[in-house]
Amino acid sequence: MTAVVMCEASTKGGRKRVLDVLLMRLQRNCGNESSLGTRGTLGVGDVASHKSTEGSYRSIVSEIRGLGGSAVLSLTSESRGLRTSLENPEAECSQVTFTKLRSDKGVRERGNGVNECWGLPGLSLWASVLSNSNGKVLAWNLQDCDGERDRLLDEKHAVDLIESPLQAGGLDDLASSFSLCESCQLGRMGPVVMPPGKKVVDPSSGSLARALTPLYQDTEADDLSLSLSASLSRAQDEELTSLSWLHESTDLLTRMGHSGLRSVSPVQDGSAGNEPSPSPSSSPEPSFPCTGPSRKPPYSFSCLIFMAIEDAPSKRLPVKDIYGWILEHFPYFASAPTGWKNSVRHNLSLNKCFKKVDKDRSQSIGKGSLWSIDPDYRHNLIQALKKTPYQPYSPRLPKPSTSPSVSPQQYHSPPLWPGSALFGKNGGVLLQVPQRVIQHGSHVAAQGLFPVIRPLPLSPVSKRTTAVRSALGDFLSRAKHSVLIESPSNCDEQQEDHTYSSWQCPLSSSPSTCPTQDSSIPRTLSTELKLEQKDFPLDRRLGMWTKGHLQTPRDTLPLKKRRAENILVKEEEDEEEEDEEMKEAAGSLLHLAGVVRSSLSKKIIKVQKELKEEDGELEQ
DNA sequence: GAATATTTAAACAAAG
DNA sequence: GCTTTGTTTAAATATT
Repeated sequence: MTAVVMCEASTKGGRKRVLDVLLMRLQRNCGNESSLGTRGTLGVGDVASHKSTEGSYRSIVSEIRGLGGSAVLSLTSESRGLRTSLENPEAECSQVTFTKLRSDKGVRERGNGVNECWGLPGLSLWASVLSNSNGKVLAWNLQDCDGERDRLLDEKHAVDLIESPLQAGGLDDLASSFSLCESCQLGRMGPVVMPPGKKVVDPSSGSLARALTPLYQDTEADDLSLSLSASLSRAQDEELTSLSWLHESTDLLTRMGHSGLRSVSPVQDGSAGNEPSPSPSSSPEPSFPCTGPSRKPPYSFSCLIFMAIEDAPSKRLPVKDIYGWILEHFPYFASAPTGWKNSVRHNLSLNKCFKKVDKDRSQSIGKGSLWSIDPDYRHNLIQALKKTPYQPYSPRLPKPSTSPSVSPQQYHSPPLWPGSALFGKNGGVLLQVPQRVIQHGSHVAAQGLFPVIRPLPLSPVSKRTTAVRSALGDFLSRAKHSVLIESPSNCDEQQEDHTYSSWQCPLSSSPSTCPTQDSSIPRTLSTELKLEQKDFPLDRRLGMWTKGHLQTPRDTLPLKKRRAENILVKEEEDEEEEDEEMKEAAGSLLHLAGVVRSSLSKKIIKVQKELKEEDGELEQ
């Protein structure tokens, strides 16, 4: 598979550097055998230069086509001629149909005035970087090219990047962000149809390559896809493209109500040896080679401790090793004031989620005790990890704008802390938690553990409605998927394989070879993060279970609190009832989807048959 | 604005 | 005596 990354920067040098870093990162992540089909990177300046040298937009388009069949053209107000060409199919660009991806707003407008972006249909990911002549990233943007899902049009982040030298974090953040998109896309990307002669990289060999929608599509499949898409309404199509989570959603539905967590720790199941990526401890490189050392991880100490302990084979660690784990995975703390260790200890002591384990006399761990996760609270920690990470107080960062046009959710730090193992290597897994697929519907499919990838706020949709939409949407996606790969049966098997591995590496035949699984993050944890579905009220988040809180008997609480808790209990009961209703509704929908699918499949087969007949006639 | 969550700092005691 | 670990309290800040 060849992935095409479109990357456009305001300056030629900056763009090249961005691409270099992306390439380097991809190759590092995917191994030497993989390749990145990074192609046409024509930005504003390039368009202008091409125009002057070649005298024709057609040559530009041809070149783009030759490079990889994809392109993003950014237009400024000075590019009217090109825009006219793009808008007019009969004009010079008629050999390639461009579509308007979006009109740019936000950071890009303040950069170089680019206000429109055009690209070939199918382009799924587009990154733009504005950098100044000194190589500093001024602003950046990463988005799906359907024009509706900005990922990181985030002013706060842009400001952060302004403060980061290009090679000291800014670019790495950008590169990491592709992992973010990977996670967003994993669930809705089908197998790739490549044209003959194009280099194919083993899907399992490249996390980024696997994540990015390829731009080479077999013509026939493409046509079929288009014909299918054309038969659906825009809204349906939206669902189609974003709702391939049904295999997860249904899985989730079946799992709803399961209180127990399944443990498939690589250590325990013996699959760790298959991990392609070296463990952080054995790697000469830090787990987060791209960590911006000056930026603080968005995790609370509780989460950090939790991850550290979960990462231990014995699921218990002395404080010293917890320090070590955090240091190893979050180099920020190496240069941070030592107070963080105090905070760690403070958390261990105060947070009821953690408990001391009696020291085994045979073990010589030095001073102190071993710390483990209290099984009773493990679920809560998982939930806490899945919830919006607490944004640490950081007086150095400017406060978010109060502009009403920007959702507070957009101001969160990058998910999984760019450069973190969770983000950089395992982000595609952890971020994939389809927790709110059911709850909020398709648009939240991209939403996972961390909030930055949450789409823009949506109008509230009931759980039941969204469950229905989710189920139906995925059915449609599967239908399209089936067409694209022309092997519906296999597709079904894949989609209906609700195992962990199928979630983790939808395109990988072997979960053990999935490069996105970071060996430093316990598979147990990442799995359970996905399996855990029941959404807990915010007040049941991690902090609620600090020892002080829980040690307070309910009947000794003030009347107000007791009432609040009673309400909480009632709400939980209501939620359980609603869950049951959701299951029923989803079940009905699945049945309906099956019926519709059957009908659609027949139609598809018919279309295919007609096409073959036409081909036969043409040959004759 | 209140309640809550989290961080940070500090003091202190105990253990190694 | 020093360092590390563990507990506790309090204040500050962010989030809900």
